[in-house]
Amino acid sequence: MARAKTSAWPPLLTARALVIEAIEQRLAEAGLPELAWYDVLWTLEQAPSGRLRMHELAAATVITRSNMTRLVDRLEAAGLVTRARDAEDRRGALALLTSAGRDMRARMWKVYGPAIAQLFDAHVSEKESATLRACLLRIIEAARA
Amino acid sequence: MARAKTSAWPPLLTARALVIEAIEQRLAEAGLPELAWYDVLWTLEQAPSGRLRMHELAAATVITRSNMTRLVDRLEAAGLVTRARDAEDRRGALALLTSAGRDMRARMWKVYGPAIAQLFDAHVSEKESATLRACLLRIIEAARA
DNA sequence: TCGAGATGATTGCATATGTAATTATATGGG
DNA sequence: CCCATATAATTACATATGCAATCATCTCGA
Repeated sequence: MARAKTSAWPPLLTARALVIEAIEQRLAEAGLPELAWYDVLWTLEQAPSGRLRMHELAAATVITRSNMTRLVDRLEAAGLVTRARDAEDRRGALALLTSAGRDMRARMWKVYGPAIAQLFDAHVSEKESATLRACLLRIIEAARA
Repeated sequence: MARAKTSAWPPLLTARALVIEAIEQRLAEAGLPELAWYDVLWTLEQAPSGRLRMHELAAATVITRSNMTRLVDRLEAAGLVTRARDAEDRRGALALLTSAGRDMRARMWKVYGPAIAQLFDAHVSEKESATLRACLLRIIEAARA
């Protein structure tokens, strides 16, 4: 669909930037880590037994592998994650969530959840929200194919 | 609207990250600058006589002022933009688009435009696109209020 | 009109990122 | 079985970013 002047892409970029900015500010004010940490903690919490290979974690969060290495370094230093060698493939490293990591994710959600509700969802009806999700999931699927 | 499990926010983040990744790759392969440059060039091209104050440019593109200072440094070094003192307010600096800047924006659009069409708009109907835009513009308006 | 405080832009410093090596282990063809 | 090649993760280096000063100019009230 060529749609030069009416694509939703430019406002998507702007909306994301503004909402992220506001969310980061709230997290910082609450003395909590940045959003990227939440992403990793949440992704691990979703995974069976709270563990994932580094490359799976990187793919799931759309962060490059080398950045994930360094992000997990920081999370590990903060005690939120630990690393273990993978017994199956000894090249591989597993990142696994600690209970401090779980706690931190929950604490961050107390700020992040309401922020999403107020900054994003409040301006979208239930029906629109369903449409948005459906479109975005299609785009994700195509991009990953 | 509290919508914990069904918010469009998480897929928005993922979709944006994946699409940006693909776009940056195409720009790099074409030997073109990164997307952030496009944003600045386009914003200036929209502005009356292709010029904006640094803080206006920063606000429009949702980039911090200090980063805009340095981004314009690079654009200036590449000959795509020049700086001028503002006669009205001598604290202020104006960024203004050069004709090389206009050309570059056009060249980048040859890659960027089709990429948006293929990676984003192709997966959204006309009607959905209108809904997306409307929602996102509402979110932007609220965030800027 | 003068000085205190606000505002616009830049800069310094610590930290984070992208990209291209590098290291270690796995895998498949001869 | 062994070597060439692929893959997982990390690291090295250059570059970009966020945040807190800093510098210049403006504005407003005593």
